[in-house]
Amino acid sequence: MARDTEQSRRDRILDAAEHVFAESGFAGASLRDIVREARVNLATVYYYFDSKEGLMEAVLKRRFGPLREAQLQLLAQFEQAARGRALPPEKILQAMLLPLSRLASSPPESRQAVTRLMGRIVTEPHEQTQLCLRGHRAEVRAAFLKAMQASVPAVPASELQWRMEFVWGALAFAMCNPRRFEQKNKGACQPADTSKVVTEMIRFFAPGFRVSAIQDLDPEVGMHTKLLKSEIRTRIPKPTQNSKKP
Amino acid sequence: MARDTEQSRRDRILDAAEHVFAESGFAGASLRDIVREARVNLATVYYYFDSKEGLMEAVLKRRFGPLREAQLQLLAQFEQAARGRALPPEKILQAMLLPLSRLASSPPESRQAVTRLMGRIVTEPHEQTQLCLRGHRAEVRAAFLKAMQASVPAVPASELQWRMEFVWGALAFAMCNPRRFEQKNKGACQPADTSKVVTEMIRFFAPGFRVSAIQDLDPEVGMHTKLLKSEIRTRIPKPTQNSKKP
DNA sequence: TGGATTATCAAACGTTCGTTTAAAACAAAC
DNA sequence: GTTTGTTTTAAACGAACGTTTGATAATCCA
Repeated sequence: MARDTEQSRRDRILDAAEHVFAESGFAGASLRDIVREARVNLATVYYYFDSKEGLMEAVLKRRFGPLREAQLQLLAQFEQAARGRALPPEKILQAMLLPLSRLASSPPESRQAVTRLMGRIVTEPHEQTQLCLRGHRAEVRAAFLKAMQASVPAVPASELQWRMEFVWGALAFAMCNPRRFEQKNKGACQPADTSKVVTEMIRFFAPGFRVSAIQDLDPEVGMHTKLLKSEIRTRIPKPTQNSKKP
Repeated sequence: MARDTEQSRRDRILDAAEHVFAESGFAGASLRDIVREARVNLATVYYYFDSKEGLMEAVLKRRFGPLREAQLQLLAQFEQAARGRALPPEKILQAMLLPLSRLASSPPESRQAVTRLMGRIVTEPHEQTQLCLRGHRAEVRAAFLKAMQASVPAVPASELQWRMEFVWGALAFAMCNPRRFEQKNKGACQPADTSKVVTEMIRFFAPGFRVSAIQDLDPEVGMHTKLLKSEIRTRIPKPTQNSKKP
């Protein structure tokens, strides 16, 4: 057993990998950058994680495992408190977003790495990483979709699934750029500030979940009929294909 | 002048690069993969684009340039038709999303590459690529924020900017996964189907833009006061740090 | 204490990467 | 047909990558 006075080497590697993966993505990150930041030898990564992909999976598991449990637990807690009545969309979104926002404000210095990792990972090109992430999210997605179906039974499930994907995508995008999330709770990063972000996100997204997918829009803003006529004739020009070299 | 019976080598490179970059991101894409798909010599890339980064910039310019102009033109067209009255959020979103959806449905076989490129690029770790994208989007962002401010003057601009970022992020995420966008307009990919996707997106997002950022929520679903009390005590456990190797 | 197990290390392996070079093929002008 | 400039090519360069190896140090159990 290695007994450093500080955290174990394995955890140092995970912290550094989380940071570098969040900053550069899977392909852009190099193990040599990671081990330099973790102050360990290059081979140590292979001793603990077998490969670069194994390291990424461990990084994801460390964050998405607890996150998943917190989300499911919070949702179950809300449903239990509702005593059989369906939860409003706001409450469902709250169960989804609050654990995320907590995760983003827990450790003082690695906070930025966690949020950026979340944002980066959802559009990560590397396939095995993508599969790993989907595995972690599948259970959560199913549970929240089911809750949302009970909450807004008038909207078909396929449409609700899309809308929840929108929320997830919007959140990931916002988290990806550190400045976006930081400047909201500028100054002290109190739990109150964090929950304020969540409050505003919920306020923005929740009304959309209530609108029926079938009913027609107000004619003033409706498009499905008017739009396809002559109203808009703005065509995107074909990409210019100049074959000249300056 | 090279006179192939087909498109020029420069355009073949751009098409292939768009595809490979969309599939693997900047760091994950290799020029050798690109030139193999484009059926040109490796050095041809450097003859036309100087470097890998130059190639990526050309790829972005070819798509985001026309997209930007279409969005701005459509917005201006709507504003002109409104004769001084502020546009409703639905109309503004429509001006933003319709050119995107057209771009996603124009070329029959490269459609998937375009949509995936859009989704991948917004969270691309490579910094120069990120800067290039931001440069293309800045003008559009400003114009649409201004329009949205006029549309919903009760909501502060900073909040509106956030909400528009949410829309952008949600869209990018949806476009990134090919199945997500394809299965909506399954079967024939008619313009009608595409505009249906846009209609549903607008219906989902528009109501959120109207809600004031200041007023309190319905107490049943409000959290800012109740939430921080004892209602939720679900804490995310610290990441498990087992230092054991199997 | 001594052998066995676990953990760490420096060094190297083979491959692939972005990039460069210098010459050949091509087109057009004189 | 020679010249001039543009386009295309094969081959190589050095660097960086993920991964492996084999030896060394540290720890544990008898």
